[in-house]
Amino acid sequence: MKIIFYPLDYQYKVKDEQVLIYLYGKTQEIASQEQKNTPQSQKIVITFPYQPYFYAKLNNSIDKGDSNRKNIADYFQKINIDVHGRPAKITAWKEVEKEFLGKKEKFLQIYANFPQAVPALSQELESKGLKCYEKDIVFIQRFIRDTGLWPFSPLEAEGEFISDLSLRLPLFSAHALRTLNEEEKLKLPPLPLRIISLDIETYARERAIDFEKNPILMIGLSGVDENNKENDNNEQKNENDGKNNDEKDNDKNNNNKDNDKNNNSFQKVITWKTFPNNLENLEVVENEAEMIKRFKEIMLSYQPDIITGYFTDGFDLPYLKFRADKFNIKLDLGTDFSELDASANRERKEGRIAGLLHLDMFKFVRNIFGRNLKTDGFSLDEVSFELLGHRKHEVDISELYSAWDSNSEKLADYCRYNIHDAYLALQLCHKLLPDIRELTEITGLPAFDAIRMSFSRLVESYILKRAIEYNVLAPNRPSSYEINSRREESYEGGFVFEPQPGLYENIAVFDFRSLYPSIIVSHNIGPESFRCPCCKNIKNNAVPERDDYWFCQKEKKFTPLILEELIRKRMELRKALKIVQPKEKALLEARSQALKLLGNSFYGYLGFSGARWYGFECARSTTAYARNYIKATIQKAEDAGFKVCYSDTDSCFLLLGDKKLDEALEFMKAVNKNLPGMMELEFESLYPKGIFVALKNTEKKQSEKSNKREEKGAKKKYALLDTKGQLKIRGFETVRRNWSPLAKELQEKFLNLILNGKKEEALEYLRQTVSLLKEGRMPKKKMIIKTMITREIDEYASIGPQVVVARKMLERGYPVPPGTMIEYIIVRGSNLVRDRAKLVEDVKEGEYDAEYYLNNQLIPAVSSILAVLGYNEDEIFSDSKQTGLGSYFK
DNA sequence: CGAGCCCGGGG
DNA sequence: GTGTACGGGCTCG
Repeated sequence: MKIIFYPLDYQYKVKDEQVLIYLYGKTQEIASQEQKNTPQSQKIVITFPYQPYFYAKLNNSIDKGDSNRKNIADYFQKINIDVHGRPAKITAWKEVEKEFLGKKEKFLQIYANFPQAVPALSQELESKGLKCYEKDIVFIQRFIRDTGLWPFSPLEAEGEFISDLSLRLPLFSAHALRTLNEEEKLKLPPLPLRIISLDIETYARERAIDFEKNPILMIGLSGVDENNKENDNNEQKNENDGKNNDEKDNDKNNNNKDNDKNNNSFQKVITWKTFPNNLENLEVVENEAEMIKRFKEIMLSYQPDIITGYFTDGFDLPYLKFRADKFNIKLDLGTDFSELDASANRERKEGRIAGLLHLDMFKFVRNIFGRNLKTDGFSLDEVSFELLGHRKHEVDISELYSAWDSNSEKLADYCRYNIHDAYLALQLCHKLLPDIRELTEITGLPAFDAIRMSFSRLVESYILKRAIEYNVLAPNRPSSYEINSRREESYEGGFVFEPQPGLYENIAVFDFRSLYPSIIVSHNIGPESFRCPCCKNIKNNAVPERDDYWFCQKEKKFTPLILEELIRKRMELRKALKIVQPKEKALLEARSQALKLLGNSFYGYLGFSGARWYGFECARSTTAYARNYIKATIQKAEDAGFKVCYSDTDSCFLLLGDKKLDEALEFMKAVNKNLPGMMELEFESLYPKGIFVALKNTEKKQSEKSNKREEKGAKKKYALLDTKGQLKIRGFETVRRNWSPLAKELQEKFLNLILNGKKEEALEYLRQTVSLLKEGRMPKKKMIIKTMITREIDEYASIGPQVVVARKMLERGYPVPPGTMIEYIIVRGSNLVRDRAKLVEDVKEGEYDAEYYLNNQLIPAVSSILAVLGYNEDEIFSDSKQTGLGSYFK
């Protein structure tokens, strides 16, 4: 029997001495007559046997003569290592030729009887002097790359349905799998996915998030079935929305309510308290335990393909798991009846449900998509606003507990808020799914892994995937010792033109399109081409400022070559994008985006200390070329009579002065005439006004330091006036939880006033805050600093303020296990901060150290904003730093 | 100044 | 799961 199947999630299991890949996903259409009884587009499981393997270097002593081969055979057959009670054995091996760092060599490909046997076997072989490779490739990832069976991509499976009571879904045992070709794929209708989004609200007095003490109050769920045209219409509307608009929001909620009747799209909030309301989607149950049981029921009956949410990895799922455990409820949502695997205490916070693809949209945005966003923070509110044009509901979440305690009708607002959050996460998932799909296809990773990975690992996955096509063997991951020694080395980063502080007019901004990738490709920079013997004596081939570095000019090498292919593919896409139908456009746009992100990360990967294809000299050469190009460009601009006011790595800010924009564009054309390969200078935009502020000393040091290791350095601090006359402020860090409420409040209000153009009011507010602080009139509640204890108190090597306070708490008999939030206030005195840290209950009103709070809390909270506005923070605060109240504030 | 440690998101 | 993020900022030593 043959079926068409879309894999979504992957797993492997060892059953009866056989390694089976479990592909969880959907059948789409019936491929043959026989299985007419199987419903269309049904969730099923496919199993397929696959054998783990790794490589070993075939050294001379083994390669010589039959006797050695026999010795090796005897040795391999004899190996039997116990791994968690299972004997690890070599089941087969063969000789293969592979390219390793540019050279063809012979290796042994060695098969193991189960995946966890690989590290044990390779360790054994290495102890006998055989160097091993590809011994730590995640087995599922290996399977996907080898077979090309990417998630979301249809495959044809040959086999039969068999009965397996250990699974919640029908099981298809496959003996052959193949990907469909493009022609076959086109014949298939799009895969309809059913997605459910989850959001919980919890009891939290004073911002305390405490899994043990605080119950879950409500669970918001929002589901969508993509096989529903009404929803597609909604989506269209959504894209045209633009800014926040509550009416449209309500529209959509109503539509979804209507959808409820005809299909599987729905919105629901479950809670366990009765209060006055007119909510249609509310379901009230007896208590928290019943609520969790109901959640489980809904999950099992709705049968989603994907579960999503915002920070569900680190909050919602671990919280649910913890509370379920507390009530002895089994959250066995897994397709194989396994329990939800989620914990907030583990090193790696991930929520897994076997066979159900969990996409935490926060992880995807923070790790990957955030590069495309303007926002600094990655809160649901900020991200939804930028991507969907909708904000979270305006509700004071810190008052939820009191509304709960008083059975207030306000709880209805919190229910709406809850469901809206789930809805926003669902829409984010819906909107970003094409991007996720493209990313998984390019990198050959399961979607679960792809969205949770750093850029360097994504690049590495892409290289590993292409390595199969090019018969390239992957270098090993560096040891932690090697990583540390790599981190010791540093090199010069991009060139930064230090701006003259001041206000400028008519700034024409130009930048090199994908500067680093284009340099790598144009100069064939890669570990395989570095200092090739064949190009040693070629003239003018040395790297700028480095006459001992050169790269091969005769042959395109693996890493720069696959980067070039990535870029070319994208260029073709950009061309195609101009002529395709709007329907296809979104997908191609996502593909182009994914290609761009990966391409731009190649440089960072070469300099990444954990990289398999590490290329310190490559990364160093890339920035050296870049500095050379941008400096030459600045020189040319000045020769053409423009003044350059700023430049950073790949950009060049020209002051038009009395010249026309056309003249600047002419300059650009002249530059482009002399650039090699795929390098190109582009016109970015014209800004009528812009403010440049000198970096503070400490910041300058920091950014120089970080530039050495990063691809582009941190996001810049700047202020630009756009055509609508609005000031855009970027690059100041948001306040974190180990800051006092005082600092948080100040930053929030101050920023708000400034952004609304109320500069005088903002400064007045700042003045008043400082006065209150100095006079000791700030309530102590606002001075509390919170820090979490992450280990046993004795284990601290460095005694910070939170450790001192934790010790005091221990003395008083308070339990202080890891995870405890320590709350303290800094009081007056002349010693170290930690000696002045007091337990909140020991502090009298007005006892706090105003100077500490001014210098360490207030000033840092607003200084970057002041700086961007052209105020010198030293000027404003200097007197108050020394004498108390600054003259400015009198 | 280097090393050590915590933060993000979530309520 | 053929595993353990990461870069920035503060504080101590």
